[in-house]
Amino acid sequence: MRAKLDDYFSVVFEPELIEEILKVGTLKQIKAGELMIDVGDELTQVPLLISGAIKIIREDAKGDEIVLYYLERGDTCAISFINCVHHRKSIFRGIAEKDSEAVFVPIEKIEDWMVKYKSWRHFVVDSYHLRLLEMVEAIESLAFLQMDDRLFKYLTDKAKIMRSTTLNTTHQELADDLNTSRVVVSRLLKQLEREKKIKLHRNKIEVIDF
DNA sequence: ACATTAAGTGATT
DNA sequence: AATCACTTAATGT
Repeated sequence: MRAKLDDYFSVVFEPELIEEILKVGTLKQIKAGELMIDVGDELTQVPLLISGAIKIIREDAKGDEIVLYYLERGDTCAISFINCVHHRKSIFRGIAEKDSEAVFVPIEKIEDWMVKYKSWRHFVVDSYHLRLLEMVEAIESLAFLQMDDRLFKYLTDKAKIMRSTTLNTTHQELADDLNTSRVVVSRLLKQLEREKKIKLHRNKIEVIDF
C-alpha cells in the first residue's frame, strides 16, 4: 500500500501526511462495473484514487441518468468532502469504469488534516476546482452541443480515459449515459461510421479520428 | 434449431 | 431528437 500511495501522492502530500494516511486508510480494489457509491448512500470514507477510473453519474427520481465526469489516478471525489463533514448523503453515483484501486480514509480525519497539513488543504481546494471545471464542461456539452457532437465527444473522452481506442460498450449503454434513446445513438453512430470517425462492431466501437 | 440480445431502419410526431 | 414498430444480425443454449 505504501508503494502504491507513494507512486502518485508522494508528490502532493508531505511525508507525515502519507504516514497518517497509511495508518488509517484502507486499500480497496474495485472491479470494473462495480458500484463504489450510490445516490443516497451515507458517506463515511473519502476515496483517494490510485488507479483505474470511476464514472460519476447523476440520477434523478425517474432513473434518468447523466454522466458528469470521471475520477482518475490522483483524484478524489471532492463533493464527498462536504457531504462527509455535514453527514449528508451522496447525490451522485460512482461506478468503476475499469478495475480500480483506491485508499479510503475515514471522514473524521478530513477536518483534522485540513488544519494540520497545507498539502491536504491544497489537495481539497484543487480537487474542488478541477471538479467544477469538469462540471462546467459537462453543462456546456449539454447546453450547446447537439446530440451527434455530444456522442462523439463522449466517445473520444472515454477512449482517453480507458487509454484504448476500442471501447466495449453497447448502444444502449451509451444512450443511458447521454440520457437519450438507443435508436438515436444507433443512427448517429452509423453516421459517424460513414464519416470514417469510428468503426462499429457488436458490443464494440473503434474510435479512429480524434 | 431456437431463444435472446444487439443493432439497423422507415415512418411519424 | 424521440418513439413506435419492425427487421436483421450475432451469440448463447
